[in-house]
Amino acid sequence: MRKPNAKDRILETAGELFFQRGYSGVGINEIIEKAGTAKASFYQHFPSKESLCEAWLQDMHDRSSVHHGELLASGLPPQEMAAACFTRLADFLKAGDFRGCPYSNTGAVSDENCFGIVKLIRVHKESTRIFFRKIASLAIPDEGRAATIGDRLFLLYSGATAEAQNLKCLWPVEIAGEAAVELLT
Amino acid sequence: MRKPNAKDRILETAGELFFQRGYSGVGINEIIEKAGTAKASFYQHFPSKESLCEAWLQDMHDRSSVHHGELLASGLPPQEMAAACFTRLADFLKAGDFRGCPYSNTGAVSDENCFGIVKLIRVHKESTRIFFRKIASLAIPDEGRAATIGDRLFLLYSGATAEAQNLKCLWPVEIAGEAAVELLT
DNA sequence: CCATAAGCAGACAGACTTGTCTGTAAAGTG
DNA sequence: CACTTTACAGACAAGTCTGTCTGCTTATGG
Repeated sequence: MRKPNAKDRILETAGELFFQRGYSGVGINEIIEKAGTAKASFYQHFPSKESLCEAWLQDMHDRSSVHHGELLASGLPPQEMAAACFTRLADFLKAGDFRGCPYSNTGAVSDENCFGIVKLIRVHKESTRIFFRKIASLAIPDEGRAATIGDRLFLLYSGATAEAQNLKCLWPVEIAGEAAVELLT
Repeated sequence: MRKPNAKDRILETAGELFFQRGYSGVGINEIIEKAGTAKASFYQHFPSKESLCEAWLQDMHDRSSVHHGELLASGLPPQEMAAACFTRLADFLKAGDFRGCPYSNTGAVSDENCFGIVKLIRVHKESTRIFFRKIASLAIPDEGRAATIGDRLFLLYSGATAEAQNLKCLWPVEIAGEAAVELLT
C-alpha cells in the first residue's frame, strides 16, 4: 500500500469520515488515529479543525468542477448531460454510503461565525447553479428562459439529494431526473 | 405573562433554540436555563435529550398537518395553494430567523441509531409529499401524472428550502414557486 | 392542617471535545 | 558527520456535553 505524507493521509481520512458521519460527528482524535498520524503532526498542517473542514470542502469542490467541465465538454446532448448527473447521484445512493449533500450537511451545523465554511458552501452551490444554467442554455435558445430552467434543474437536483437521504430511497432522484429531461425538451 | 408548566416551557424554549441553531448545537443546560427550569425537572418530563427532540419534531409535524389540512380545505385553486406554500416560505426567510428545514438539519446530525428521530423525519417528509400530491390531483385529471407532478412540487419545495438557506437568498423560493405554478397549469 | 406532588437549585460523575506542550525518532541534505 | 525537516507518541489543560443525585421550597387537594 502507498504511504503518502501525513497531510494527504489526514485529508483523505477526514474526507471519508466527514462524508459518512458529518463534520460535527467526527473528532480530531478519531481522524488522526485512523490516518495513523499524531496530533502534533495534525496541528502542523492544519491550524484548526475548521481549517481542515475548509480544505475538505475545497478539495471536493475542485473535483466536482473538473467533473462538470468534462461533462460540458463531452458533446452530449443537454438532456443526456442532465440525465448523467442524476444517474451519477443514483449510483452514489446505490453504493450505500451516501449521507446527503456534504455541503448542506456541513452548513446545517455551522453557525454564522464560520465564515470560511459558509463561503465555500456558497461558492460550490453557486457554481453548481451555473453548471446547470450552462446545460440549459444548450437546449434553450432564449437566454432568460434558459437561466430560469437552469435554476429549476439546480433546485430539483438539490431537492432530490436532500429527500433521497431523508427518506432513504431512490425515487426522488428518478423523479427529478425525469423532470430535468422534460424541462430540457 | 403566562406561566405554563415546566414541560411546556421546556418544549417551547427547546423548539426555538433547535430551530435557530440546530439540535446538536444546543445543550440541555442552555435549554433549562432559558426555560427557567431545573435539570431535575427536565429529566422528570423527558428521559433524554433525544426524546425531547422527538417531541419537538412531533409538535412541528402536528402543526404543519393542521396547516396543510386548512389549505386543502380552503377551496382555493390548486395553483394558489401551491403559491401560498412558497409565499409562506418566503415570509419565513424574510423574517430572518430561518435556518433551513429543521427536519433535514436534524437528520444531518443523527446517525442511524436514532431510530425515533429518523422515523419522525420520514413520516413528516412522506406526509408533505402526500400533501403536494393532493394539490396536484386537484389540477391534473390523470391520476398517475398528478402523482408525478406532486412529487416534483415536493422536490422543488425541498430544494428551494435547502438552497435558500445555503445561499442565504430568496431567489430559490421565487423560482421554485413559479415552477410549481407552471407545473399545475 | 397535613400529605403528596411538583418544581427549583446545583453539585457531581464520566465521557467526550479541541488544542498545546514536551520529547523522541527517522530521514534527507550539505 | 551535522543539521534541519518531518513525523510519531502521548500527557495535559480547559472546556464541553448528558445524565444522576441530594436537598430544599412551594403549591394543592382532602
